[in-house]
Amino acid sequence: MDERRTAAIFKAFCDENRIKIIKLLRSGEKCACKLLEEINVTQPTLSHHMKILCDAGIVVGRKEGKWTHYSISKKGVEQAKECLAQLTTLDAE
Amino acid sequence: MDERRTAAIFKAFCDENRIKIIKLLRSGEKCACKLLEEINVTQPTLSHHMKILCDAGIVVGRKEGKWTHYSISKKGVEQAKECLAQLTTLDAE
DNA sequence: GCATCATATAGAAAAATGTCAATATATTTT
DNA sequence: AAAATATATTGACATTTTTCTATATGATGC
Repeated sequence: MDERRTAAIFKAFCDENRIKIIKLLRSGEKCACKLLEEINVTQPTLSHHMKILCDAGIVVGRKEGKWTHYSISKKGVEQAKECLAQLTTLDAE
Repeated sequence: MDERRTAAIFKAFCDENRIKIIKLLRSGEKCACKLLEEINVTQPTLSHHMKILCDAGIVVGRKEGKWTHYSISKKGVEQAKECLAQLTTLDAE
C-alpha cells in the first residue's frame, strides 16, 4: 500500500468531529440528518466529513429516496486494521 | 478514550512523510540523522514530525550522547490498535 | 574554552484542511 | 407543477499543519 492511500485511510481518524461521527455509527446505520442533529456543524460541513470517511473506506453510504444512510464498513475497517498492522510490524531480521 | 487523544494518535498515520518514517523504523532503531538521509525534508521539519510521532506514542526516542535514536513503540502500537478496534466495533444490540 | 556535530525551538511563509453561507440537485409530497 | 425536504457542491474565509530559515541547546573533541 502506498503512503498516499495509507494517509487517506487514517485521515478518517484524525479529526475530532469525524471520530464523533464514527462513534455515532457504532450503534448502527444512521441517515445524515440524524447525524447532523448530534454533532455541532452545519449540513455542508457534515457532508464534507462524510465524503472523507467514505473515501477512506471506513464508512459507506446507502441512498434510499432522498435520504443517505451511513454505516461503518466492516470491510473498510478490516483494511484499516491490516494497514496499521503491516505498517507497524517490525521486519524479520 | 476522548476524541482529542484519539485524533492525536492517528495523526501519526495521516501524513505521507510520517508514514515513510514509520516504515523506515520497521527495520529497527535509527537515529535522526539516518532518517534525515532517507526522507526529503530539512532537519527541523524532521524534528517536527518526530515530535508528532512521539506525542502519538507510536515512536519513542532514546537519547545517547548527542544522538537521539528513534524506534517504534510496541506499547504505543498496541494502544493504537486497541483504540481503532474500540472505535470501529459495533455496539452489541 | 572553542569548534564541531546532532538535535530542538522560534518565527514566518506556504499549503492543506475545516468551516460556513449560498446555491444546486434530486426526491417526495401536495 | 410547485413546494418541501435531504443532501451535495461551490466559493470564501479562518484555522491548522507543513515547511523553511535562522538560531539555540547540548554533547563531544581539540
